[in-house]
Amino acid sequence: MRPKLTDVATKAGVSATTVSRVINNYGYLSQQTKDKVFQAMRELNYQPNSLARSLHGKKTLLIGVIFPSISNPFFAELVERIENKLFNQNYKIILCNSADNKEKERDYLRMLIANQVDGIIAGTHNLGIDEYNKVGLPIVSFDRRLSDKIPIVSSDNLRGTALATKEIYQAGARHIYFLGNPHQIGNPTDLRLQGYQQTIAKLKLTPHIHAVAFSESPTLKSLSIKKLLTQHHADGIVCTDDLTAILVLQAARNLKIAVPQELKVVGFDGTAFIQEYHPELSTIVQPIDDIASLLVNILIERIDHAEQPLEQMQYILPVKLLRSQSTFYLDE
Amino acid sequence: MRPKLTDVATKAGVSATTVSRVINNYGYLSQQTKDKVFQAMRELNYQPNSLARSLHGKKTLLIGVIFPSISNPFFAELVERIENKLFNQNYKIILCNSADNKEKERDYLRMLIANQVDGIIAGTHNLGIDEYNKVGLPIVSFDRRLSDKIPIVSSDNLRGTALATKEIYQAGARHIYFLGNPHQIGNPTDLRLQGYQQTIAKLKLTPHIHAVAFSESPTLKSLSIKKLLTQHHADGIVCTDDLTAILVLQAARNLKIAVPQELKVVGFDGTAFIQEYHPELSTIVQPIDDIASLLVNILIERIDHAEQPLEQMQYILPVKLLRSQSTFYLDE
DNA sequence: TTTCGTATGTCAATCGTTTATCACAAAAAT
DNA sequence: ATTTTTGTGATAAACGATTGACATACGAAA
Repeated sequence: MRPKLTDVATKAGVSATTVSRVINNYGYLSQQTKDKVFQAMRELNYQPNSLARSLHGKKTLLIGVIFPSISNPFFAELVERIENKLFNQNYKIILCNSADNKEKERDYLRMLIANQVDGIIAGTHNLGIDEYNKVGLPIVSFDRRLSDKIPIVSSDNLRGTALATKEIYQAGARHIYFLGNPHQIGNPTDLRLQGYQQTIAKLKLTPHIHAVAFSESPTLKSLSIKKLLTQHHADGIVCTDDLTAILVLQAARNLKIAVPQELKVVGFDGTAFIQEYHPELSTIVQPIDDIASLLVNILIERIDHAEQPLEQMQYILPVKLLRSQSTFYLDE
Repeated sequence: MRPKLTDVATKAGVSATTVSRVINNYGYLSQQTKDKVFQAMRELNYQPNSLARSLHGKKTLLIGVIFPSISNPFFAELVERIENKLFNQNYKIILCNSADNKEKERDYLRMLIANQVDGIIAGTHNLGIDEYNKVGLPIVSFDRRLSDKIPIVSSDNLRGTALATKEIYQAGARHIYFLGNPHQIGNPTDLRLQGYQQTIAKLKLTPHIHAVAFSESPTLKSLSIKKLLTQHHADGIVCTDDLTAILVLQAARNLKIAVPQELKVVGFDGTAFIQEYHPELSTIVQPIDDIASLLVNILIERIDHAEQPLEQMQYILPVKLLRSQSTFYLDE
C-alpha cells in the first residue's frame, strides 16, 4: 500500500496537520520541522494523493488534448510542443485521439469531464456546438470553430495559400491547381481555399479545384493525384498539407514529370519533420511553437481567471513561405 | 457548478443511495426507477466525479504512457495504437514525453503516482533501476530493460538486422556498413548491432560500424552520413531506423550515388508512414499493432491480477523484411 | 508581568461517491 | 397466513487530504 499523509506524520513524529502545512506551505513552521517532514516524505517515497487534493477543490492539473491523430507529423509536433509547455507549468495532458469519430470524441469529452480536467485544447470537431457549450470548462480550439464562446487559434490560412499560389505563379506556372480538403463550412482551414481563389482571380487565371479528403488513405490520394497529373495539364499545385504534396512529388517522379521545371508544388504546414526529411519541398510554414504557446497561454489564463471575459475570439498567426526546389530551380 | 449525485437524486425523486445503486448496478432495482434516474442524469448532463470514485478505491482508468518523443513516426504510431486499444478497454492515457531527459522522466513518474494511475507503459529509460522498482505499480516496458521485475516487449531485433544484412548481401553488396545508435548496455535494441555482427561474421565479411546517436539532430546525422559515403567505399548500409535510412537515400541522391545499383540501403521500423510516403525504402517492419496489443494486454492483466506472478519476462515479436527499391532493382 | 509572535497539536468538517447496515413495505411464493 | 423476495430509503463510515477553529507552549519584546 502506498504511504499516506498520516504515515509521514508518524514517521516524522509530528501531527498530520503539520505535514499538510509543510506540503502546502502555510502557517508557522520551523525549519527543523520542515526538514523532518521532508526527510520522512523522501524515506517513504511519499506522493500526496492528487485525487484527494483535487476532491477538496484543488486543481487536478490535468488538461485534455483532443486531436484527430498523432500519426500526422503536424499534429504530433503540435501536441509535443503543447505537452512540453504544459509540463513546464506543472500540467499533464490526457491525450485523446478522436480519429475523426463522433462517438469517440463524445466519449472522450465525457471522460475528461468525469476526470475533472482543468481545461481542454481541441483540434478536432465532429460534434454539435451545444455539446461543446455544455462542457462548462475552459476550452481553446486550434483551427476549428467549436462554438461562439470558444476562442480559436489558427495560422493565417488565407495568406498561406495566397503566398503559395503567388510563388507558383512567379515560378512560371499558369495552370495552377488547388489540391486538398474539400469545403467544410465555418472552419478557418476553409480560408486556404479562399486564399487560392482570391489570388487566382487577381492573377486572372482559371481556378481548378481538385478535392481530396484529408482523411483519405494515402493510396487513394495517390490514385487521385495520378489522375490529376495525367488527365489534366497542371503545371502548378497548391496543396493544403505537406503530406499530400509529398505524394504529388512522388507521383511526378513516377510519371517522369520534372519538378520544378514542368510542375511546381507547394505544401502547407512546414513541420520540422518535413523540413528535415523533405527539404526539397517548398511549403507554407505554420508557426507551430507559437501556436502551442498561444493555445497554452490562453487556456491557462482562462483557467486562472475564468471570471474575466474573453479578450479575443480569434488569434491568427503569421505564416512563412519556405522556398525550396519544388518551386525554385537550383542549378548545381 | 457541475451537478452531483444528490442533484440527480432530487431531480429523479429518489434517494442518493438509489442513484448510486443505479450507477453501479447492484442491489434490487426496478426498471422504472432505473429509467427515472437515467433520465435525470441525461437532463442534468451528469457525470460521476471520477476523483471521488477513485478515492474510494475504484480504478482511475488512467494509464501513464512514457515515450521519448512522439515526433518520431514510430513512437507516434505506437502510442496511437496503444491509445486506441486502451480506449476500447475504457482506459485513458496520460501522455509523457520524456525527451530523453532524466529529470523530466523522474517528474513524470512522480506525477503519475500522485495521480494514482492504474499502470504505466514505458518506452524510455534514463533512470536507475531502483527508481522504477520503487514505483510499486504495474509497468510494462517496450524495448528497454527497466528492472528485472518489469516485463519487456520488443521486436526480434537480432533477426531484424540479420535479415537486413543478408538482404543487402544477396543484392550484391560486400562492403556493408552498420549505421545507427552506438552501444547501450542491456537494452534489446543492442541486439540490432549483434544481428549485424553475427551475420557479417557468417558471411566472412569485415564489419564496419558507423555510430550515430539516435537523438542527434538530422542535420548532424546527414553530415556524418555524407562523410561515410564519401570517405569510405560502402556499397550497403544497414540502418537502425528508417529516418536515418531516409537521410542516407537523400545524401546518396545529392552525391549522385545510384540506389540500389551502387548502394543498397535497409531501414528499420517500417511504420505505416514510411511505407506510404517512402515506399522506395526496403526496411525491417516491426509489428506495431501486435506490440501495442501485447503491451496493453500484459498491462491490463497485471492490473487485474496483480497477485499472480509474471508468466514471462520477455516477449519477442517477429519482424518482416519489406523488400523495395533501395535493395532491389526494378526494371521499368 | 504581560503580551505578542512563533510553533505545533487536537478536533472536526468537507470534497463527492461508495457501500454496508438497518429498516420498512409491497409483492410473490409457499 | 406466513415466509421470502424484491424494491427503496435513511444513516453513517470510509477514501486521503485540506483547512479553519481552537488550544497550548515557548521565547522574546514591551
